Amino acid sequence: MATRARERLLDTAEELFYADGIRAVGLERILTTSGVGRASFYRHFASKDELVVAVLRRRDERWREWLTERVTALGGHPLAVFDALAERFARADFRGCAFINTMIETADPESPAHQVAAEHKAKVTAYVEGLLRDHGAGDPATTAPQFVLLMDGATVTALRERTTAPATQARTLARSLVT
Amino acid sequence: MATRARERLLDTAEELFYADGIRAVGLERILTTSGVGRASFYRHFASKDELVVAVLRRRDERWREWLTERVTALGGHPLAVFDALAERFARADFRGCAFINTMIETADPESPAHQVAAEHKAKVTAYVEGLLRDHGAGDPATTAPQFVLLMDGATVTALRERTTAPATQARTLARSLVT
DNA sequence: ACCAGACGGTACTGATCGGTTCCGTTTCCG
DNA sequence: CGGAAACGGAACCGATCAGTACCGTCTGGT
Repeated sequence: MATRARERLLDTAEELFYADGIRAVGLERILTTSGVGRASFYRHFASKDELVVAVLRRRDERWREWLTERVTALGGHPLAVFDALAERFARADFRGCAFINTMIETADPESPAHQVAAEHKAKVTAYVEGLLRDHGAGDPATTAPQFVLLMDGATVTALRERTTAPATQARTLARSLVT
Repeated sequence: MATRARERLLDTAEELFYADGIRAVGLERILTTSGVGRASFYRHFASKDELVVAVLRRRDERWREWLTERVTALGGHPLAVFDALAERFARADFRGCAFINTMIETADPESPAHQVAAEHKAKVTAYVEGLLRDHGAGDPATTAPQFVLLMDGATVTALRERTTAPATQARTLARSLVT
């Protein structure tokens, strides 16, 4: 059986944290929803904070895998990141960027959760920079952060408006950066 | 003495909510920090949620007053909103946009706090649209939301990086919209 | 000088928080 | 088939949550 309880905890926690926020979701709810016993939880994680970090680390990897996959499937052009975002915005359970949300919710920049979120953004920026470099864009090191700024702006706006329009708007703005 | 306790509660709550998040700040801390008695609090506000809404409403008005004042002082050009943001980002207590933070923290779109935050963004967008119209920009109704997307993107990025650079980056991107 | 209203402090409620402990069951593997 | 590890359930801990009730005090207006 390996550690099926652990997987269930990660799945349930990721879903609940993303939907309602980390602080808003108590252990009780995670346990009843996942069907994992309280003792079993503490056999896998030393604390709720450790669960949070584990959830974020896994989501970071999966999210970037997803982005790479979608961008590649859409042709590999840097601007395709905005088309990928549009797909994300359209999902019924879309609730913004889990890492932006985490950084805002856990105000303390020293907290492990906050740092995992910060690392996620750095890795996404590095990926975009690679896309720009492959595309032969001028000064990818300068352009990549601007792309990420547009991605984050679109994400926050989409969360507020609940439409995919911000992805198109951001893409339009990004076009001027990549000829 | 009018209602000095109420003012103190609003001041203290606004500061604590902005610094640590609404959910992270308990009534106890608001009361001890402000020096207001527990009973007095409930003489002014029916609940913590009501305090939250009152804080957000007041902050919305003051924030937009501040923005108009700064933009006017900086010449009244639409792009001046990004110079104003840069000033904001530089402050030691900068912790992003209180309204974005609120929408993310209180996930429920039906909640009063969430709606006050949404209204704030609508009012800011309307203000920017007015700036664009006064400046003779083409299609202000389309451009204003893009400006706000850039403002929000810059704000989120500045929160993450703790520099004023995102304001400049966003301003550069906005330049292409307003000739 | 008086009175009424606004006030701060304290003790309390029930609910929920994260975390610990024990106990009986289920499941996998040799 | 048997033992060991993983498991679910439940009772319990102290701390904290939002909210209520009662107290004595301070203050401003007449």
